Amino acid sequence: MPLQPVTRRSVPDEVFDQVLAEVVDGGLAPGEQLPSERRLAEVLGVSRPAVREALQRMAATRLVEVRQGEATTVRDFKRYAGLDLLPRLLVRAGGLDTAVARSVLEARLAVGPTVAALAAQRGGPTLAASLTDVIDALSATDDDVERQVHALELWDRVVDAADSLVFRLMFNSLRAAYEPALEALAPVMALEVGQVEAYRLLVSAIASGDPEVARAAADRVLRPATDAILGALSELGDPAPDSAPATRPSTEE
Amino acid sequence: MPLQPVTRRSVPDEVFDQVLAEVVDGGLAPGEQLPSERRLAEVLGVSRPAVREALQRMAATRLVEVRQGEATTVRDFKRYAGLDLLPRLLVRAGGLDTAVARSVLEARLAVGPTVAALAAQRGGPTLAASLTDVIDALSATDDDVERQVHALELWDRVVDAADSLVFRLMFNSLRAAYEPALEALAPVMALEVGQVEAYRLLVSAIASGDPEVARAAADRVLRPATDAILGALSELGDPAPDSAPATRPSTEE
DNA sequence: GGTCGGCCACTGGTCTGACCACTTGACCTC
DNA sequence: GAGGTCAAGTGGTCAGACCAGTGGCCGACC
Repeated sequence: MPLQPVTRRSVPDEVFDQVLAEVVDGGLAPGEQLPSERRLAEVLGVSRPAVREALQRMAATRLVEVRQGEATTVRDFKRYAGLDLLPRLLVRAGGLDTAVARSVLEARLAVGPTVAALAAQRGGPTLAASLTDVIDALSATDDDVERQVHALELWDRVVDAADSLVFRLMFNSLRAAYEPALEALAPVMALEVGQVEAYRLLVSAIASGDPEVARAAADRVLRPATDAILGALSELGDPAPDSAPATRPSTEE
Repeated sequence: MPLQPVTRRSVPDEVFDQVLAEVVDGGLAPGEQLPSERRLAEVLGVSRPAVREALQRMAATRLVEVRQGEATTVRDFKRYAGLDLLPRLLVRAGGLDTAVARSVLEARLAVGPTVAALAAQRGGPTLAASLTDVIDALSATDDDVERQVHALELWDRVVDAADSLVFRLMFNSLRAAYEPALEALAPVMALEVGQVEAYRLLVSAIASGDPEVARAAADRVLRPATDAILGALSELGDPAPDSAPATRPSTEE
């Protein structure tokens, strides 16, 4: 058995994860009150500052509301949480949440082409060479994990060229959700990262400066794998994804 | 002078904001080391736990990297920060950052129609009535702030109907950036939230169930104001937004 | 002379216990 | 019954201590 680096999780991290799991998995419904900091500290066997740090992080993520003199209450995370929560929601209770994964793919397919279009519009003269370098590295390997890393790097540079902070931050959030699962996803993503030619077309489309051509090229890169995985997901326990009734988050406060 | 509710900012909040400002406004470059917690506490005149709480929040936002035994170092927020940082970047140094505002508009215009298309595809039978209620409320007022609130509520329900968690979280993040400035934006957004007819068309397009019709209708709602504001922004001190060279974030680590 | 080892100073990590500030609700007075 | 008062419980903050890693200095050994 190969030696593994020991993972040291800090006490506040541990507390944060536990409370988060309670909130996200429904053990604590929106509007419910958390135990007091002192009580939580006692129950979890840690000091109050540790609990406090975790709760403050929960509050910063808008998952709970804490007011001095009152009990801390749970908020509706579906209504208030930001995109930074995505990594925590994608892998819930050990496994991948298929509904969330579907959603990530949809978002990727919607946003990617737009970013490519913006990059085509705004990319400087050195962009093409920069992107080509990455493609060359991508085509030089047969390993699907490495290919994913290069594909990510390609998108990273495209997002930079798009020069739009919101898309940059979206990309960062999505990457933060994606990277931890990179190895596990190698088989499913192999289809996409293997299409070296599609990537080359995307790069030349962006270099051409025509936004619509770039948009179409990006779509051609992303769509095959997206459709394939969405198809596989909808067979797998997601019986009728296209008619799922939307449940409104409760209108707390 | 009307009485205002007193705002109580907690000490860690204050510390967080100060350190954040240093990082975001470039006072502390990526890779640089922060003073030690003890030193910061001394300089700022607060206790170490307060500093600690702020730094932990910085770490949770991936703005700094803290390792036991070593100094805390600044990370490149453009490369690592998630969409939750948007509100802090939109209003920097007191004023609205026009480049960021432009970016928000672009993202809105790109994502909104897609969300509308998904909503058309997946909305249940009760969706149309729910949306019409909001439109009725929207058309019943002349106040631009109220109209914005109703327009937000409309999009909120559309996003729900789209039934895609990533878009939901994106919307939450964007709303968190948008809501604080709602009153200040009333004049510029008046153009958009005044188009009651365009909203009604959007609702019936979504109700029709045809994704592409809904996409087009959403575009018609969002585009006029987007173009108008982008035009105004590009005149205002943003000389050549379409040829701005993208600066790559440093490739730390 | 070079290298290994331990020591030491510094970092963040955690805890304890105390006190302050605020909210609530019960109780008591008028 | 309406009003004020007060006690209990909550989060907010602090001081000080000790634990646990990291890195560099420096002496002892080869």
